[in-house]
Amino acid sequence: MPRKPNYDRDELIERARDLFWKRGWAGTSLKDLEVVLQMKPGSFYAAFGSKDALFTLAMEKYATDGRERLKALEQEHGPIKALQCFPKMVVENDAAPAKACMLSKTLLELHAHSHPLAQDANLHLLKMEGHFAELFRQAQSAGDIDLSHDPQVLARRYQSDLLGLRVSAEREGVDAKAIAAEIADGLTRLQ
Amino acid sequence: MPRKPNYDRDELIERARDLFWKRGWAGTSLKDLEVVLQMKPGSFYAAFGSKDALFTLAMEKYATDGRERLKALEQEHGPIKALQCFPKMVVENDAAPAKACMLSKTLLELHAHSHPLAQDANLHLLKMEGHFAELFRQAQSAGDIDLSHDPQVLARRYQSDLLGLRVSAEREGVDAKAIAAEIADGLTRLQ
DNA sequence: GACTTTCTTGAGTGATCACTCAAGTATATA
DNA sequence: TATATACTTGAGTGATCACTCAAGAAAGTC
Repeated sequence: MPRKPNYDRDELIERARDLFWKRGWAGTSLKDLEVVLQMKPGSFYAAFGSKDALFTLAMEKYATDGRERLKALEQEHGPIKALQCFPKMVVENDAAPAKACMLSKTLLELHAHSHPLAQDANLHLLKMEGHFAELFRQAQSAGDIDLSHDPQVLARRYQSDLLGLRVSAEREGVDAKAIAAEIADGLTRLQ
Repeated sequence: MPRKPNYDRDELIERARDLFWKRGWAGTSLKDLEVVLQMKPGSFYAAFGSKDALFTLAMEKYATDGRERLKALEQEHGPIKALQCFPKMVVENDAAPAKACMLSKTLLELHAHSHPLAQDANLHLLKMEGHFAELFRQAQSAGDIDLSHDPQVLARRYQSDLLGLRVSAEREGVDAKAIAAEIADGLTRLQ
C-alpha cells in the first residue's frame, strides 16, 4: 500500500559521514546536508529525526568502516604487518574527506560542551583501541613482538601516535608519510 | 582629553583565549564572550573589531605562552630534559582550559573551510616545531642525542606525538601521563 | 480507477548568529 | 567649569540556525 522512499538510506548516511567528517558538527548546516543528500527538510526529518541523530549514524558508519579496513589488512598480511600498514594507508587515502580522524575531531569539538556525541566518539575510539590491543596480542603469539610488553599499553600508545599522525597529516607542509613510516618502523623495535 | 578604557586589554585577551581554547571557534558565541569579558557588543567591537580578530590575538597569546614555557624549561633543565618534561607538564596542567592543543583544535575545526585562522594555527605550529628542532640540535651538541639523527625529523615526530598525546589527554579513561612518560622515555633511546 | 498509506515539498517557525549605531556617560584639557 | 574626546550602553539589524507542518504527489492494494 505505502510508497517507498526514493533513496538508499545507507548511501545517504555515507554522504552525510563524508560531509560531517570534513566540516565537523557545527561546520555542517542543514542547508549543506540538504544539498548533498538532495533532500528537503521534511524528508530529512522524516528519515533521520535530527541532525544529531544522523551524525550518530554517520559516526557509527565511520567507526565500523575503520574496523573493517583494519580487519581486512590483518587477514591479508597478518597482525604485525596490519599494524605497520594501517598508518600509511590512512595517510595515503586521498579519497577520504579529511586526513584527521572523525572521532577525534568530534571529540575535540564537542567535549567542552559535554555533548553526547563527544562521548559516542570516545566509545568508538575505545573500541578501536581494543582491536589494536588484540592485534598486538596476536603479534606476540606469532613471535613478532616480545612478550614482555603489555598489549594494552602498546595499543594505547599506538592509537595516540596514530591520532597525532592524522592531525599532522591535516596540516600543510608536513610529510605525514614519513611520520607513518617512523611509526611502522617503531613496531619492529619491539622485537 | 579622552576617556580611558576601564579594562586591561591583555587580561581580556587571556580570558578570550581560555574560552576559545576550551570551546573552539564556532562553539564560542559573542554572547559567551560578552559574559566572560564583561563587555557589551559596542565596547567589544570598538576594542577588537571582530570575533576573528580577537581569536587571532588569543591564538598569538597561546602560541607565545607555549614558547615561553618551553624556553623556561630549557633554561632550568637544559635542552634534553626540557623536551622530556614538556609532554608531562602539558598533560598535568589542570589549570588549563583544555588538554588538547588550541592550535590543533583550530586547525581541525577550520581547515576544511579554508579559514585564515586555520593557516594562522599552522604557522604557529611550524614555529613551535622550529623551537623543538633547535632543542634537539642543542641536545646533540650536549651529547644527549646521537648526531646521526636529523633534528628536524626528530622535531616533526616529537610534535606529532605531542599532538596525539594531547588529543588522548582530552579523552576520558585514558592514562595520558603514562603516554607522556613513554614519549619522554623514547628520547633516551636516541642515545 | 478508488482508496489508503507513505513520501516529498517548501514556505514558515522562533531562536540565535555576528555585528551596528545612536544616545548617554565619564574623563581629560583648557 | 566648559568643552572636546573618547568609552559604554543596549536595543536593534538582517542573516542564518535547526526544525515543523500542511498540502500535494506517488505507489501499493482492492
